[in-house]
Amino acid sequence: MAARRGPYFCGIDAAMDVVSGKWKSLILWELAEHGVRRFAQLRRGLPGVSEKMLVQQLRELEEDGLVRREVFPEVPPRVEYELTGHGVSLNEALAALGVWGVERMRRIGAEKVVHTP
Amino acid sequence: MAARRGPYFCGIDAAMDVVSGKWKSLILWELAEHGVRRFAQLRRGLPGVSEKMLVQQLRELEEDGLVRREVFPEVPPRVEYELTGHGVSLNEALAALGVWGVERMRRIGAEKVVHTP
DNA sequence: CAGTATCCCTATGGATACTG
DNA sequence: CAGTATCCATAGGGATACTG
Repeated sequence: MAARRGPYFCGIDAAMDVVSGKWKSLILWELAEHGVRRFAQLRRGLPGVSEKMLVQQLRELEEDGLVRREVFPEVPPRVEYELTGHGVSLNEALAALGVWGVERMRRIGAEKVVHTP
Repeated sequence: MAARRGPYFCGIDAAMDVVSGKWKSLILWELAEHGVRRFAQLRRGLPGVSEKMLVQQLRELEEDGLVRREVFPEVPPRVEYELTGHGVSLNEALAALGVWGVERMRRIGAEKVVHTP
């Protein structure tokens, strides 16, 4: 489900609401890194995601105004995704969390997901 | 369930893993604000949380090394919770997200949860 | 290529009652 | 006070097959 419209306890609550979902922060990250991405590119960038989940989370991000979706009426079909301004600023707000997470990975000796091309 | 030990895609992934759970970020916030809190105080600070959920999420935070739990062998029983160093630094990393969330609340006109004492 | 449409399982979370 | 113990509903997520 897309994020609710409140009520929220605080800003963290409101922010977590739109990023909660197994793949959302990773999609934001992917889009922030590459700019524009097509469906299949995102799929390859997120090893393990199913088509259903990818579509679903993209639609919710779109509904929450973080991602813009553009359909090109061609054959074969082409759809491009990119961050909106709000998506970009959310990603920037997530940066500190990313740094903390890297430190945690080091601390507990976590592995990184192997990117199988 | 407490956080896994990897593998993770990136730092965001690793960080989100320990904060995902409806009440976790709010518990961290509450503890950061007040320092030491007892069970019943946390319960009052999080309107709507059930005892089961509060216990569960506190235990998971403890297991992940973000919260320290101290039991005082008294009658009536007293248990105090406080952030560990890692909990404090995670909270600091969440600050930027909180700012973004407040801005989002303003944007969509979300209400704040009414704190019923 | 970029999705739908199903089916199905589990984790998450909520309500309530009870206890040392 | 600070929890357990149950029971239950739902949403999140996964696998697979099909389509314009």
